[in-house]
Amino acid sequence: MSSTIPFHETLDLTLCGNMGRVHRLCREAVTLAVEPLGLTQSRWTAMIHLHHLPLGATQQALATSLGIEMPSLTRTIKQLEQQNLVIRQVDEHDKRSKKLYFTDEGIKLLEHLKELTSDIKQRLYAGLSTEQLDGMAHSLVQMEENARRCIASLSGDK
Amino acid sequence: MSSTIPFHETLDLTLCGNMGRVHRLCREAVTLAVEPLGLTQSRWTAMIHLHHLPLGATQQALATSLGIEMPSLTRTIKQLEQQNLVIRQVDEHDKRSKKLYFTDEGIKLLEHLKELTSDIKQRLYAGLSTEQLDGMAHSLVQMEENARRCIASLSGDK
DNA sequence: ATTATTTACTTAGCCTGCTAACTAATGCTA
DNA sequence: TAGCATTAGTTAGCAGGCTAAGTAAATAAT
Repeated sequence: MSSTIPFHETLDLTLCGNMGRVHRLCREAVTLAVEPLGLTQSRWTAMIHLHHLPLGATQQALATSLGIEMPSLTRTIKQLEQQNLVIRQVDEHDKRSKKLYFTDEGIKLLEHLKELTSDIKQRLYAGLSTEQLDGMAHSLVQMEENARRCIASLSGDK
Repeated sequence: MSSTIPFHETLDLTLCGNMGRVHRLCREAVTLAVEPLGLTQSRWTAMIHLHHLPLGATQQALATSLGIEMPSLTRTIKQLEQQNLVIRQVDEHDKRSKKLYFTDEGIKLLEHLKELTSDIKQRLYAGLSTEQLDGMAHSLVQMEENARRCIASLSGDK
């Protein structure tokens, strides 16, 4: 809440900064809640998203679901593999891509993860109506589109 | 309120992830727009916030305005000082703290910064009403409060 | 069929958040 | 006044985004 700054000049950018901070705080809260599982933010996030993709999703599919770039995911997947929670398996039909599967241990951990996150999600949204949540989700979509357009016009610049 | 539409298991956390992504995209767009000035995201953000604080603000005051921790700011300020845009000056009344001032060069750059960011801010908000923006800002404040409460109860845990 | 382009993934390394642990100055308290 | 706690700033190093550049496989074009 650092809005001592007058509206006209910086509201937009302040709002942008606020989003980043709220994002960090929320993920920190969840990470603390699932601490007994020994997962960092990027790892529990990847586990949850993978869980909601069809079996044998590729890394590309998971990266898209997470909204991050491939190299960011590569690191996280490597860690999850080292923790013996997921395995990577080359797709025989397209040897470039690797399919992701949970190990038995991963499936077990996922159950704990769901238990541990269920009530913190409600606490993060306390005091917010469905309308407010929907409105925010919608505004975020619009802003993402705007930002991507800006980036395209500024970098694909001739 | 029991809604008829079942809340998707991960909507909350997905929304959190979306905030992070939109934040990254917006700051990327602005950084591209101000590229000729040779500033990274943390540096232009610090310049703008410092500009809106009373003259001679301390690093602590700036960190609070930015919503980041001191060590994060220390690095950025050091870079701005090396770029000869700001100077640090020990406060004679409290020798622990350091007051921040723009150099002449910093003031000049600030003007360019304002010019370069003015229209991108509007483009980032295209298609969003004042009500939507206010709603989002308000929701963010609520979520920040919620998250901080969660973190406090989970980490200050006995 | 050979070559060029695209795609999935990896590696290396930058940027910017963070915590932990330290110093030095200030302020409180016994 | 002496000693303890707090506060401003720093340093060191981790976490997790990113881009750039490279490899190997698949696809398109010539």
